[in-house]
Amino acid sequence: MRYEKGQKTTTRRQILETASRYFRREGISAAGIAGIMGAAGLTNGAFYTHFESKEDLVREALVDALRSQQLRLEDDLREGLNLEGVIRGYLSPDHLKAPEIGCPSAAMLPEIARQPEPTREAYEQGLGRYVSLLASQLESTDSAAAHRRATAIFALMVGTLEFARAVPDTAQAEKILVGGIDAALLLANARA
Amino acid sequence: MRYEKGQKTTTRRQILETASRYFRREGISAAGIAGIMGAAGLTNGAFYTHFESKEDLVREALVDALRSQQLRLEDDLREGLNLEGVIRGYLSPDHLKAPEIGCPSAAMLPEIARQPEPTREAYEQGLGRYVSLLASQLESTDSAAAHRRATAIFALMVGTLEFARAVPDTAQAEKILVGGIDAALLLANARA
DNA sequence: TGTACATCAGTGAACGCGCGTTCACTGATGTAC
DNA sequence: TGTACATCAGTGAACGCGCGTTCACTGATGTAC
Repeated sequence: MRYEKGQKTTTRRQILETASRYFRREGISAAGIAGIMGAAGLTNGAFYTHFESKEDLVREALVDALRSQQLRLEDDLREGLNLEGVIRGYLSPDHLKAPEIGCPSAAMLPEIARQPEPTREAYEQGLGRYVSLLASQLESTDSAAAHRRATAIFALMVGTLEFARAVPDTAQAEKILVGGIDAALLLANARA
Repeated sequence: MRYEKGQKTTTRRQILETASRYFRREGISAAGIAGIMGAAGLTNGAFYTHFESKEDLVREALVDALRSQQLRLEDDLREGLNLEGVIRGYLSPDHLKAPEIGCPSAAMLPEIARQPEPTREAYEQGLGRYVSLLASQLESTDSAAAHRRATAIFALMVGTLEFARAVPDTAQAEKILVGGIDAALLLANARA
């Protein structure tokens, strides 16, 4: 059959969003093409009309997830959320429970470090943009110092969420989140 | 052949140490039994005289890596290293470059969160012991508060190392490490 | 002391399975005349 | 306006390969007599 104009673009988006969720939920190397395509409502053969390889998909899906995260943060800030609110949202039980639609860094960071260079470059850019946006929320005259501080705050947020997700005891996980919030706020409010 | 007494224990240790390095370097799901056994100087069939399953190996290798990390920290502290020294060592270029012999959390955390409950329980215990040891280095009258603070400091260290490993630009990685050190020290010295 | 046998850590081929990838084919719609 | 053909997103079987796991077998050494 010949499909409506724009069909291919729509399908590509569908695959990308499904893949992006799968990679965060199962891990990059554990998530398979056939599983992703099936969940996207297609058969595995169709994959290669949209992407060159799994590596290609991984990079694109990561870029997509990073962009979504960026856009969500921009929206939140536009609606008046301050840095404390961002931190509390990130280190919330809701985010803990939903890795597949959450922060790509918290779900995949060590695996990203093992990806080929183009993927890591895409990650570096996405991370830089996100951290810059966080830095803009810090009170600081020195923008380089603010960027450095924002990087550390985000690292604390990511590490804290990873800890909380790894421990099986939910009460323990909750404590970890709360301690992370306190420390992140301390870093956000301390003078550089 | 019948082997010398203690041979089986020695071999088991050899497999465990090889596996522990492989899981940190390749990731848990990407590292295979045959590869690990080959690197340990054995054939794949021998695996099941030592472990019940890959899941079993993962848990044991993780416990082993966590214990090594704990012992190394205890040694460092015994030799007079203070918390600042621990932080600087953790966020050093040497540690950045050698994930296979480095911190298991920084190499595997999101994957640990996806492991079966017994593995995650073992992780929770190892993490708790390590954080307690870090907490003992904080000046604080309230030990619960010190534990909370130490958890946050360690989360910051882990997240920072993961970021630095993921970005392909080494100058950028270096900056991330330095920023992480500053922030970790700030958290270590701030009053709870 | 010498010999026959039991032990059991390790071998290596094979199992079924799912991986990433390829490819001949399908068939509804757009286009040409 | 009606018909023949070109297009191309998607199908689904098949490729070689490596996965985790199983198992009949090996053979050097310890033990029994």
